[in-house]
Amino acid sequence: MTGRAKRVTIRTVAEDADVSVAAVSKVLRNSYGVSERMREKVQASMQKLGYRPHSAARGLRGKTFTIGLLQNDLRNPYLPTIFDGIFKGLEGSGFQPLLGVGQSTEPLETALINAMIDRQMDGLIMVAPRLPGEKIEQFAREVPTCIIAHHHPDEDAFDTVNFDDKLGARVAVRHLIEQGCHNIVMLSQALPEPGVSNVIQQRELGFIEAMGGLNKRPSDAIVHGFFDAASTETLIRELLLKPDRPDGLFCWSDMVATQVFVAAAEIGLRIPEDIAVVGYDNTYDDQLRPFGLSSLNQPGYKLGVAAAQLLLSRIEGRSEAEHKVFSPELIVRGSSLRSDDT
Amino acid sequence: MTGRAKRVTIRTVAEDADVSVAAVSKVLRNSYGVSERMREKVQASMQKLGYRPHSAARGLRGKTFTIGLLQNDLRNPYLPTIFDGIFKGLEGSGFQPLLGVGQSTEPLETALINAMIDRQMDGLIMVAPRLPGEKIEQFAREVPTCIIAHHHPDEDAFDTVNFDDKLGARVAVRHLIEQGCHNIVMLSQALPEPGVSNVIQQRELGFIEAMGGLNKRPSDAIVHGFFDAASTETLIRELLLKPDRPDGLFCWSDMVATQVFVAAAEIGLRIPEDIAVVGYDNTYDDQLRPFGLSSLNQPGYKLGVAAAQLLLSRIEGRSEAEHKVFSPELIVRGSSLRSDDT
DNA sequence: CTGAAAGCGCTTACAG
DNA sequence: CTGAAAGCGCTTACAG
Repeated sequence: MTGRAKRVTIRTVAEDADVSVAAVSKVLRNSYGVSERMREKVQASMQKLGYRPHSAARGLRGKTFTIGLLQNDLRNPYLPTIFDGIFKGLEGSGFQPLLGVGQSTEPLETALINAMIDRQMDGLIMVAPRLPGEKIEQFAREVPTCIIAHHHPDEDAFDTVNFDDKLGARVAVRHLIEQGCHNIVMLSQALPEPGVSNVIQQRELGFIEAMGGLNKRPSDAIVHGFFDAASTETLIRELLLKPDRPDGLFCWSDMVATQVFVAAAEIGLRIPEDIAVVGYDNTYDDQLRPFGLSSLNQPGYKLGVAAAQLLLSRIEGRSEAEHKVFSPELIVRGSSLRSDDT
Repeated sequence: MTGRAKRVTIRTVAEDADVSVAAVSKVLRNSYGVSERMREKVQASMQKLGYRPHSAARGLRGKTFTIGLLQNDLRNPYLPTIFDGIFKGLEGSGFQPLLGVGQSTEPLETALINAMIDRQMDGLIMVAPRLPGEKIEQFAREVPTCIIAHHHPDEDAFDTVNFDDKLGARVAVRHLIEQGCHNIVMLSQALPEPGVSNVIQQRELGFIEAMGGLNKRPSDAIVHGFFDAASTETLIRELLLKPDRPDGLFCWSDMVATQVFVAAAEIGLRIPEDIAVVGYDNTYDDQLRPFGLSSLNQPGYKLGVAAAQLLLSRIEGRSEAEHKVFSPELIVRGSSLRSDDT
C-alpha cells in the first residue's frame, strides 16, 4: 500500500558511486574508456541499489533491446517449435523477445508492425506474415527484419529463412503415386491475396509440378480450405462424399489432415486403404501416434535459431541479405503406407 | 536503399500546422483546452505527414499504451481462447497487447516481468503465472496487474479472474461415481512449488473433497504428471498397466486426456467400458469429436474479456481489488458415458 | 485558448 | 580516464 517506490535511475547510481551519470552509462554499455576501479565501484552500486536500466529511455537515444515477434495464429501447433528456436537463438544476447499477434488480416498486421516500430524495437522477426513483399520491404527499411516461412529469394532489404516447400510437395506426390494412388488431390488453404508468396503457394507449385505426369488438369486437383475449422470440415466432407473422391490426399498441414481423419472415420472410409493421407509439419510426432500420420518433417526449431542469428547479425550492421533454405524430409507412417516393402 | 527517412515528430507536425508542440501534444491526448480550429489544423497536419506518436518517448513521461501479457505455455491449446478474449476486451482502447513467454520457470518469469516493467508497460495480465502470490504482489505495486487462473480471493494488490476449479473437480467426480466407477484416480500435474495456489491445486482440493465418501485415501488417488509429454506418457502407461488400475480417470486437462486415449488404445483398454475418462477445458470441441471426450467447459474467452476490462479500469484509477469467479459446466460425451439414460 | 520551458532517463559527442 | 552538457520525443504544470 506504500506509494510506488521511487525508481532507481542512472543518477541515483551515480550519486551512490560518486561518479558522473556519463560514467554509469558507459559501464552499463561496456563502453570503452572506463578504469577498472570505476567500473567496480559503479557495478557495486548498481548491485546494491538493484538498478535496472529503463528501456523506454534507452530507446530514445540508443537501443531498446527488444525484438518484436510477429505471428498470426496462436492455434497452429507448429509455431511454438519455431519460437523455441528463436528464444534459444536470442538467449544471452540481452535482447528480449516480445510477441504480437496479427490475427490474420492485413490491416491488423500493419497496425501491429507499426506499433512495434513506434515502440522502438531493435529488430523484427515475422512468422508467415500475410503482408505482400513490397509492404514488408518498406518496414524492413525502418528496422532490421527477418522473415520466416515466406519465400523472397531475390529480396535484399531483409533476410528470410525457409524450408523448401516445393520440394516437400514434390516428395509427397511422388510417394502417393508410388503407393498406387491415381486420383491425388491437394487440400490447400485459400491464399489471403494473389501476390503473396507464402509457403502454401510454394507447396501448390511443387504439387502442380509433380502432378505433371498425371491425366488430370493439375489445377482441378487443388481444393482450397478456409481459415476456420468448421467451414473446412464441410469442404472435406463434400470432397470425400463425391463419386470420384480422391484416393490420395496431400494436406497442406497436419491440422487439416487431422480433420480428414475425423471426417473419414465418420463417413466410414478407411485410411490408408480407401484414401492415403500425407500431412505437413510432422506436428503430432507423439500425440496422434495411433493415427500414424505420414508427414513432412521440417523442424521449426531450426528456422527459429537461424532467424535469431540472422537478425542479431543484421542489428550489428550486416546489410547484404541472406536467404536460408533447409530441406524437409518425408516421414512415412501408416496413413499413407499401402505396400509392406518400406 | 535510401537511408531511414527522418522520423515525423510532434515538432514536425507543430511546424507544419504552425502551432506549438504543446498544442500538438494536447490534440494527441484529447486533452482539454484546445479550440476546434486548432484541433482541426493539427489533425490535418498529422494526417498529411503520417505522424505516429513515439511510444518510447511517451512512456518517459506518461503512458506507453502497451499491455504486457504473460504466459508460460504456447502449446496449451486452451490459452488462445483466453487471448482472443483479451484482444477483444482491449479492442478500441488504444492499448497494444504484447506477449511474453515465461517458459515455466520462476527465474525466467521474474526476468520477463521485470523486462515488461522496464519497458514501462501500463498494465500486466498474467495467465497462470508460476510465481507465488507474494512475488506477484510486489510487482502489482509497481504496475496495474490482473491474474488469470491463479486463485487469490483475499488479495488486494491485484485483480483475479477464474473459473471455480474446486467446483469443476467435484462435478467430475460425482459424475464418474454416478457412472459406476469405484476406483477413481486424478491425473494431475506436479506443482512447481508448494505455496502456489494455481488451478491445478484447486482441482486437487475439489477432487479430495468429492472423494471423501470413498474408501481409498484421497491422496493416494492423485497421480502427478510432468511438464513434458514423454514422461507423462510413461506415467500413464504404468498407471493403466497396474493390476488395480483405475476404472475412472479425472484428467487435469484435455491434453493429458488425449494421451490417455492414445495409451489405452495401444494397451487395448476400452473407453469408457474399461476406463471412463473426464478431461478439463473442453478444448477439442470439434477436432476430436470421434473420441467424444467428456470435459469441463470453461470458455477462456470469458476470462480474457473480464481480465481486459478489469485491467483497463484499474489503469484508470480503481484501487480496490476485484475477484471474478465463473462456474464451469460438465459436458458429458462418450468417454465417460456408460449408461444410456442421459 | 495558447505556448515557452522544464524534465522524464538515458546516450553521445566533446572538452578537460 | 572522467564529466558537463545537449538532446532523443514526448508531457506537464505554469504563465500569458
